[in-house]
Formats: sequence, C-alpha cells, structure tokens
Amino acid sequence: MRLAELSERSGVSTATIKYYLREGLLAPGRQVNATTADYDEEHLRRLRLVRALIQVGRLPVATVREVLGHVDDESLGRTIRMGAALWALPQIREPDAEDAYVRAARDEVDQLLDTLGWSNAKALVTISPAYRSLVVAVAAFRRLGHGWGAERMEPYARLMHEAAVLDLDFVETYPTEAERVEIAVLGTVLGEPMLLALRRLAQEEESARRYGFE
Amino acid sequence: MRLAELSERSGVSTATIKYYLREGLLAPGRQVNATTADYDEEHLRRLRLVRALIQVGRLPVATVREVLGHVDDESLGRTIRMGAALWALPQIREPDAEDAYVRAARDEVDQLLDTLGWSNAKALVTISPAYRSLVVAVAAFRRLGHGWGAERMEPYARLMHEAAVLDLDFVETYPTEAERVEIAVLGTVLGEPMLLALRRLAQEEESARRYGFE
DNA sequence: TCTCCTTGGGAAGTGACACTATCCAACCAT
DNA sequence: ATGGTTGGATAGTGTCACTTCCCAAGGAGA
Repeated sequence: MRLAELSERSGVSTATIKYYLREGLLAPGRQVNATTADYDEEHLRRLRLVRALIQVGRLPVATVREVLGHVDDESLGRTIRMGAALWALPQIREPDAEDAYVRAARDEVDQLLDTLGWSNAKALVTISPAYRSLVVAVAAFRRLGHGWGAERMEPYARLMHEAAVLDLDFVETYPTEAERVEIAVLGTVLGEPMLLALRRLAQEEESARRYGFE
Repeated sequence: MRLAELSERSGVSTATIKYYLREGLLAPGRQVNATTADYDEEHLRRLRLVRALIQVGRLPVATVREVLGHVDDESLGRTIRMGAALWALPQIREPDAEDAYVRAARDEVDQLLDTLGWSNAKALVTISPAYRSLVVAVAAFRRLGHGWGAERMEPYARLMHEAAVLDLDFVETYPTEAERVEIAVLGTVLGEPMLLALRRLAQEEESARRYGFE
C-alpha cells in the first residue's frame, strides 16, 4: 500500500508518518520509483504499536526508537533483550543531588526488599531503574513530612507482586521470543494507565461504599 | 523569611518561585515594603507540595493550580471537594473520535464493572475521568490485536480494589477535612509512580525467580 | 550622605518536543 | 501535455516549564 493508504488505515496523518520515518520509528517502505513507496501489513502493525506507545503510553519519540531497537535486536539473549527493552522505558528523573532524604529512602527501600524476601531484586539494586524510581518516590513522601514510608508500602508491594505474576503468566502464553518481548513492553506501557485507572475507579467505588454520595 | 531563604530551604531557585507566584501556585508573601516580602512555614510547605506534584507527579502547572484550588475550597462538602480535586488530576487524553474500538471497549468495561459488582462506580460512568481512561486503555489494547481485553483485567481490578482500601484507610487516619483532601491527592499522585516502580521491581524479581539471570 | 549590593517584580527569551505546513521535482491519469 | 498527486526534505508552530535580563527601590557600610 502507499503512504496515503497507510495513513488512512492507521488514522495517522501522512505528515506524521513521514516524521516517524525520518525519526527511524518505522522502516522505510519498498521504493517502487522516485515517487512511490510500498508498505505492507507489518508496517501498519508497527505504526499502530508506535502510536500506542506515544499516545497512550506517553513515551517520548526518542525512547520509542530505543525500545523498538531492543525489541528488534535478535542478537540478544532472552533476559538481556527483555531487560534492555523494559529498562529503556521512562522512569522518574534521577534525584538532583544525594540529599539526606534520598539516602534515608534508599535504606528504607533496602529494608523493604529484605522484609519482602525479594533477594533477586536486591541483586539488581545498583542497575535497576525501577529501584531508583522507588527511592525517589519514597524520598518525595518523606520530604513532605507524611507518614508514607516504606513500612506502609509492604502491602502494596505484595499486591504488585501478584500483578507481576499475572503479567509474566500472560507473556508466557506467546511462543516466540520476539512476541514475548513485544507483549512485555506493551503490557508494561499500556498496562500502567490501565492499572492507574482501575485504582482510581476502585477508590471511587470504595469511597461511595463508605460515605455514599453525600 | 525572605524569598532568598525560602529558595534556599526548599531547593527551588528564586526565579522559579517567582514564576510560581505569578502562576498563582503560591500565595504572595506579606509585603513589608516595596522590595521585601515575608514568607512563613506554610509557604514553604505549600512550595514543597507544588514541587512534588510537578516534579514527581509530572502534573502540568495549570493542573496543579486547579487541584490546589479545590484542596483549598472550604465551601465544598467532603465528597465533592475530594472528588473535584482528584478528578482534576490528569488522565489519558480523550479519544479523538468515537470509533468502533472505543465503543466496544466501553461495553467491555461496563461488563467488567458488573462482574466486579462495582455498582457505585457504574453510577459514575458518565462523569468519571477514570472510567474514560480505562476505556481508552482497553481500546488501545484491542486496536493492537492482542488478547488483553477486559476479561483479563478482572484479577487486576481486584488487586487495585485492595490497594484502594489501603488508600482510604490511610486517609481516614487524618483528622481534618483539609488534611484528608491533601493526603488523598498526594497519595494518588505520588502513589502512582510508587506503585508502578513496585510493579516493575516485582516483575524483575519474579522473572529472576523463574528464569534466573541467564 | 554616598556608594554598592541585594531584593522583588515583570517582560522577554530558551530549549525540548511532537508535530505540521510548505516546497519541490517526479510521476500518473486523462 | 497537463493538472493533480506522491514521497521527501526543510523550516515553522504551539506548548510548556522554566530562566535570563532588566529595573527601581531598599538597606548597609564608609
């Protein structure tokens, strides 16, 4: 199909598709002649994935390029490939300086991991972006002087572990490694707004149960 | 304290504080004379809250202004005040058009709410931003052709309901309404990156348990 | 008193980002 | 042959969160 048809079937303007092509988010089509390029179903699929990551997942274009690079990299082993793709996803920005709150938060999070028995996660402490994000979040709570420390996070951590088990069970239903990496990225990126929306809906439900609509 | 001291104690530059004052995120200090204004501990507290919402919670400045307006509005009743503050928080953008995927997703979500027995949430369906966010997320999954529909969300929804119960239990530990609204906003905004970081850590932990570090 | 530094305030500029409008030459249908 | 369409490149747009610059008014030391 030509660019115009790709645009029509995906709902993305031709100008934006051209922009994605330039940015390397989409492989160029097969060049038929100087003014015609041919795109196939795989291009359409990839374009929809890019759109979902950018619009629903709010990923910056540069991040999408990096993530897709890992997803496509067949030279990597299973764990490395998935880890690279997931670790490229955006997290909270690093703390500006190593202030007292951040150091204290790090200790709290370490203790939480011990309590939970997450020994594998502890081994990744120095490199995992998720660990650093958690430290930043705990430090932010502490800075505001509220009692929202790591000790209160333990039940939440157990809930999220249950979620992670569901995530991985689903990923395992896909046969090939490429599909698994892609679905893991999708599940993480699109699953996040879904989880947060479910949480807010659940808050509204529970709040109405306790206090009615007064 | 003067602007310079407020800046030093909060770690926010004077230029940025002046910007927040202009934007109405921070009440002006008590004007001592033409070149001096006096700020108190409450200003410092509010400034730290604004910073946390913007930097950790990634809220746009305009949204922070709106949310704080609701937090401060003593004329509203309990439920309305908290609802207004939480509903002002950013969600996924609205779908451009009412395409087939969105309509199908709406049906799926409605059915999910029935299955869960969330009758109160169903009553809010027409106005709750969380409901619309959920519909957008489901539609995005369906558009990509993966089997991630609402039926697979039920266990996640139950987990998030448990989280919501924890949230509300904690909010109830605060005595005044103003504090409760503020902690609800904080718990929602700062709790989201925390939950997501915990989920990713849990995924890493579970993945290492299943497959090791190969 | 006279200088010199600091202060609060406002206007304008910056840099990042995701597009989007405009051109242009090559093609294709009539 | 001719008028509209295509792909490709370049430059511009709008938004946003700051940040820089400038000014006049204080205040403090000589």
